[in-house]
Amino acid sequence: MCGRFNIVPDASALIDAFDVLINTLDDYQAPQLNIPPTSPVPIVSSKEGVRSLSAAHWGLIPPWATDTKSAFRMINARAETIAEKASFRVPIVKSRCIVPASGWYEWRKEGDIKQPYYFQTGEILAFAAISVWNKPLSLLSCSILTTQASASAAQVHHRMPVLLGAQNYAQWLDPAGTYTDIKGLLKPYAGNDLSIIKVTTRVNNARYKGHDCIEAI
DNA sequence: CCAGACGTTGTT
DNA sequence: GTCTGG
DNA sequence: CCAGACGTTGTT
DNA sequence: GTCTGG
Repeated sequence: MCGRFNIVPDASALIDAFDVLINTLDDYQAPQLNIPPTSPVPIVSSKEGVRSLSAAHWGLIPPWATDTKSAFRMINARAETIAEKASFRVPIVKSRCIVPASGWYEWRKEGDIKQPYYFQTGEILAFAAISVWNKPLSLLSCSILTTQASASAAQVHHRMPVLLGAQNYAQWLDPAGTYTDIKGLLKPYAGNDLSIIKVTTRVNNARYKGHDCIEAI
């Protein structure tokens, strides 16, 4: 799955990486080394061919919800069933977006401890995501798609976020695309450059933001 | 037509 | 918002 | 995702 | 056990 991630680059680097024209992020401070669910996260979206960078609450809040309590269950959306779920089937067609990241964390229970591992490629990553505007709360929220882990990632955990290649950003973000058009993008990462390192259990506490969150131990 | 229900993943 | 039931 | 908090009445 | 906060 993807229940914690990070973003190292600053806003201008994200704008460059995703060809963003409109930036509505305020108080974004880089790096964000330990981002938990329910945080505001940057998302890239596209409207009439113009890409925007904006903030969204991580954890999808359906249009009909009147509070944010449901969000913690919807931090991820399974790619395999996304087209069938009541909360997801509209946004997967109408409001796809990208959550930029440098890497993400997964945990594995080793004896009595919850051991975190950090996953990255060294490049800026694009998590496939969907967003929803909730009118009662005036809140934009998002959910990160997950899929089966690639062989190397599966050593730690059997699910992973869907990563988009730069050549597919435009297709993914195009609001005119149908589900059939984009479902081929929802595959486990096929690259051979995924690095997985064991990191300090200090990462477990979401308050901890030290630089060793991304250093091997 | 209106009323009323409807969220989800991953873990063990 | 969207679907189902009445 | 993980960590950490979470108790209540009645009486003075 | 369950909910909230980060």
